[in-house]
Amino acid sequence: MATLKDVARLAGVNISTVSRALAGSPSISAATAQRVRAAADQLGYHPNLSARALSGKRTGVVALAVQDIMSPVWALLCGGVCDTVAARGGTVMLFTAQNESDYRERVLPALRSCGADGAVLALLFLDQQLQQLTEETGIKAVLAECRPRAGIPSVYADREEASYRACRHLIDVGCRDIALVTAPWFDHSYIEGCDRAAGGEVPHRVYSGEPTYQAGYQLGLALAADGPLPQGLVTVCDEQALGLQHAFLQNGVQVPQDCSVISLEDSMLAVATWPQLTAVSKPLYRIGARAADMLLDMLDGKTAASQVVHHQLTVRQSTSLR
Amino acid sequence: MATLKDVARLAGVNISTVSRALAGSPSISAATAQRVRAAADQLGYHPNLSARALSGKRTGVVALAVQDIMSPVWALLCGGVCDTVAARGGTVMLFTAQNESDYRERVLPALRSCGADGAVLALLFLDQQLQQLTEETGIKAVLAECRPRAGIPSVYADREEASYRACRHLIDVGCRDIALVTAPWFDHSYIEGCDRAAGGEVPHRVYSGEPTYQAGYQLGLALAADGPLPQGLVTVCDEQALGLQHAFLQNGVQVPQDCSVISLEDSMLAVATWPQLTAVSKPLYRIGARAADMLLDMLDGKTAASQVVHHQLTVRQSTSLR
DNA sequence: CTGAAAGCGCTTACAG
DNA sequence: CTGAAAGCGCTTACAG
Repeated sequence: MATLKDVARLAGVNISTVSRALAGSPSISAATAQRVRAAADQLGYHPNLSARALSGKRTGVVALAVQDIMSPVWALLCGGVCDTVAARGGTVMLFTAQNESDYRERVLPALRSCGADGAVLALLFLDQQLQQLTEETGIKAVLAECRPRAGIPSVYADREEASYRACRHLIDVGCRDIALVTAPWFDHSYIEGCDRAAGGEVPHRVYSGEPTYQAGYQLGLALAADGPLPQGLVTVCDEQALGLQHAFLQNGVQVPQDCSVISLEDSMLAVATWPQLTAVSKPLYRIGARAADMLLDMLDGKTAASQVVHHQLTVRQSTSLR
Repeated sequence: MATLKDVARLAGVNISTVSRALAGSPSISAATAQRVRAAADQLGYHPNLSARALSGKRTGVVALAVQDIMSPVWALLCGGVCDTVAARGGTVMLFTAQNESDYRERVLPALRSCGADGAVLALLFLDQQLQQLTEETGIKAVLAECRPRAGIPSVYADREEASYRACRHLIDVGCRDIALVTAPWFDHSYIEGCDRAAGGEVPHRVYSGEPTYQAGYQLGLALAADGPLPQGLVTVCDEQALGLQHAFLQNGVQVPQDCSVISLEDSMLAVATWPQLTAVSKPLYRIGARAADMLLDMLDGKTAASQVVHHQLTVRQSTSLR
């Protein structure tokens, strides 16, 4: 591991000159800058990040805290953050926090002492503790996939819009009778979006259902047997939609001819089922990417404001014009 | 951010005493150790990892390099690493490298200068470059999910065994005629495992198929139409199995009555399809966890040897006794 | 334009 | 058992 000292010796200058030359300081003559760079290349010099952090400079390290990388949802967000940070020359330090106390006792201390320049937080359970992070430690942070809080800017998608767009799509393809599968104890925004899309003109109802395959399957059986079958169905997740589809398939209800189905998720399940699911989805990768960009911009001294990211509609085979 | 100096002042001792007391050095009197800890608690002291790294001590940071966190497969492995490292008091620094040049130019330099104690590498494309990492930089590393190379120990699952166990399961439930869907340009181990399980007694054949839904679907259509339908089918991934199932479902072939299907993956697709897929899967989470444990053990000075992790069979509804 | 020196926060021989 | 000092590798006022 070559250090500044090694480069300095080889280039025949002082280490401070090397430091300046490599940092691109204008106060270094072209000739020495050239010589220093050559020496650095020859030795394969790379700055020691710990030393740089210690002397108060940026390290290029961005801390990323998520609840669970194993979930495809969060994994996508992480991907967006990683790619963006990498593209801008940095690296990501990953923290997972399951809950508030885990965060407070393990992650927060690490966050402040790890030498990161800033943090992207994708932790839905955080609230009060956010103050601590930014106020006590002065770490710059942005939130991802949750509304701005505690004065920290965030990048997120709006749930009401998701439901609105899905219902709108069903109405656009001719459904005159739609249903939303959700649970009242979930975010109420889903129901609001549905109401807004229906606009008092299209009959719509809400079925209670957990976000599981089982719940979708049971509802599908019940609808196939006793009806009334809506012309269009919105599910809050792909599993529900799959359950519905399978129940329908087994009972002679055709998707999308008899009933169009649209999901508010868009995981790998959506394309691996038959018919493939039309879906309205949060652009999680983009949310991660934008959050990272916002953080890096803040670190560059730019001011940042929260951003609402829009959902995208992907039309596949489970919905069609009737 | 309280530092050692702050704690020292509050406790009325020298910073070296604080450092020793907090490190649990036996050469510190119980009384001062007690006083120092109290002061540290009161100030909410947490050591600065950069400073610690700079003075040559362990930082508790483990570098993890993967090809793609967005894939559920790698995400599971990352989860195993993160949870294990966290449980042992450390944190993970995440790097993603798409390919060899990306690794060499961006990741390797970062790996050596980021202050990590060691690295878990889950990069299938690595080979020659491994020498560099360990020899030039002296970083301790373990490989995950690939065979040991360049003298670096690894934790991995054996593909031949996966195929063997899947075929064995089919034979055990009474299939007297099995087929494997794979491609000759994939790892040949799959075919070898099948051969070994069949043992010259059970007729078996190999169908060429990309690891996609489409490939499975097309094969399913062909088998349903023209046969001969094997009694048991092994697919190298869930997508293939899903495609097969759908083609069968549409053409009156019943799974598992007419044909048992087993997959060599076990993603979320396996449980979200109908019938749910029986699968032989790599314990990726465990591979990550074991790799992390192995690395941390090596850092503790223990010697480590490569480990082969065994696949697990999860019997669901797509196979049954005939 | 360049160098000598101090400082970031920690650890650890070296004295006492 | 405890302190004063040097050192890890970098950055940046301060001189010249």
